[in-house]
Amino acid sequence: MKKKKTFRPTESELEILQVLWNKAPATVRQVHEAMEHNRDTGYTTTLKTMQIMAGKGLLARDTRSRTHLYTPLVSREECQQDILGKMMNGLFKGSAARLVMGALDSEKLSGEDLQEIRAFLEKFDDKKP
Amino acid sequence: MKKKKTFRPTESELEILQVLWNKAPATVRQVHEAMEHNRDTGYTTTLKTMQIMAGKGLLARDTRSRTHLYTPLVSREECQQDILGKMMNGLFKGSAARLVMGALDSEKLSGEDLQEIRAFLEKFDDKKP
DNA sequence: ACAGAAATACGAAAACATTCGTAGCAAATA
DNA sequence: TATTTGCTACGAATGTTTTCGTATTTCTGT
Repeated sequence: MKKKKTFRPTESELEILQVLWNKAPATVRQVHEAMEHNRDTGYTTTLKTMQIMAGKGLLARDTRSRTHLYTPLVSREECQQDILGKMMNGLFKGSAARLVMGALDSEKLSGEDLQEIRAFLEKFDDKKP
Repeated sequence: MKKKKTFRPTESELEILQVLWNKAPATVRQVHEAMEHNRDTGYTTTLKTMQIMAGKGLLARDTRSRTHLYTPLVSREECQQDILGKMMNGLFKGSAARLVMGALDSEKLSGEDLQEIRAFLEKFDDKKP
């Protein structure tokens, strides 16, 4: 049986993944500069964190040139599912409806968003008419 | 101007809140017993955590009788909004649709759930026709 | 070639979060 | 009353995450 690995990036690991999901591969400096506006930590902090992530298997690292290049090994989707699942079992205790409505409530939705969601709901309708 | 407090219960604090949201006020023992099935920690651990939470302003505590009674000071909704907001700005980068669909995907939805969500969507339609 | 800038490696401090042991009371009970 | 039971208080060990300082190496420009 296959061991299901559970990806649980920590808070700051997640911030780094955000950057890398947007544009990978990237150097430590690129990642660090992309985050500098929001957070206030030194370069070596980012470096160390990314090294740790590589150790954990969260990032791949290309060390061929002196300036290493990092690429995420986990997809945004994997993490989303993982964290969502946790929330469903915890905060939202299985009530997807409540989570969904909370999400709807907390953000201004574009017409596109609504369209997508509605289309998605229809697929559910088809399955259980 | 009012300082917007951000509620960020930790993992185990959240478990305790789950219990208290269900039925408050409650004693440490009640909370502990409600959680015993899932977790495997001692009574004093629960006690200590709840004391810390009271210190942080997450719980109110009635010490009139020897056996203290605890009540949550943050609502489930507040926490949900807080965490959801964080996810929107982070993991889901403003795409509520993706978050919602992820949630829908990860759970089997009852017909009721679907009804609720659809009704909710209609309210949004009314607002932005 | 040399000084300075820029990169990695690494250990360890600092900050949290979690857990439990033990002490000290108060209440119930034998 | 003496014992046991159940509660709070509190300090301290453990574990994890975050942060940074310092050493070392490589590259760059003069």
